Amino acid sequence: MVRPPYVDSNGLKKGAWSDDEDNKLRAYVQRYGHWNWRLLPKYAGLARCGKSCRLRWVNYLKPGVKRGNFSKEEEALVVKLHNQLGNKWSAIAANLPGRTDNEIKNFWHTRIERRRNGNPAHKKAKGHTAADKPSSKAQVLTQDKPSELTLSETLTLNESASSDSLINLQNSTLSVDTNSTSGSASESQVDCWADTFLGSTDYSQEGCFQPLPEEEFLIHSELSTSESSYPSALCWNADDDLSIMSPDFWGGSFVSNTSNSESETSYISTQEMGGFYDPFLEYIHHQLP
DNA sequence: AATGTTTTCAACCGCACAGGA
DNA sequence: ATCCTGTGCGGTTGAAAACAT
Repeated sequence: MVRPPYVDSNGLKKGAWSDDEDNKLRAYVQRYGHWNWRLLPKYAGLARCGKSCRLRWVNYLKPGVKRGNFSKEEEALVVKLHNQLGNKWSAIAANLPGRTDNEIKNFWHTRIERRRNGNPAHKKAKGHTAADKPSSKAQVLTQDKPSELTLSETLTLNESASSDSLINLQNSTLSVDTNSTSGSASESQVDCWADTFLGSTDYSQEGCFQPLPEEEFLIHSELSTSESSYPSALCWNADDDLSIMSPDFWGGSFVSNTSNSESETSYISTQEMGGFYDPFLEYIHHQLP
């Protein structure tokens, strides 16, 4: 997935690095350090520009650089930090040991943002097209359902944690119903919502998904805890994709209902939540008996 | 199996900034 | 104050890999 090597008009090699080049750069930097990136390639015997050497070292050869899939914790941290810092990849990377800004940037663009745009890979298989992208007024940060982490692992509400269990969120309280599809009274109520918004979306917006009636949006604003970094809202759409929404993404599409919250109730079925590992859920889990 | 499409990610590019002359 | 150089950052590219048809 790399440009093939070539030599530009200045005689500098570009494109993919060979093992020999990697070895030369690694050996030189480990022995002498990178005292001057511009001059380094000359002394290291590389026909590369200094920038290319630096990039290769920082993103690939530097000891401790972590490669491969992001863990759940890392992904949650990236989302959290991006909410706080925006596209400050280097600042975000500083909080993820072993991860480079470039890798985080790639991760964001290929996984997180793509989901936010409502166009994860699997949607193609479900018949979605580019036209399904949410409009800028209703951007959602959509999480797929990672198969390797189940709801029961996340919440451990009970051993079965059946896919039909319900988590009800009602006005300013959180109630968890572990009685499967019965819809009976909740077993516990956690007053963890500082302010609850129940979604009312203009689905005529291009790319908006019309939720099923029983899958109306659940939205809450900030948790009442001091952790302002929690995602500001959770919702899902008719395509079974759970989403995080931050106020930045609301864009006026959602209508606050806090002043008239007497009857509206939203819930997330645990079937939809399977594998969702957001810190928000961690918080819920923390609050449960 | 062949072909087309999408996703991934290493690498490049241009710009901004800091520090020194 | 201005210019120059080196470095770092963020956006973008493009070919390979993965996936779908």
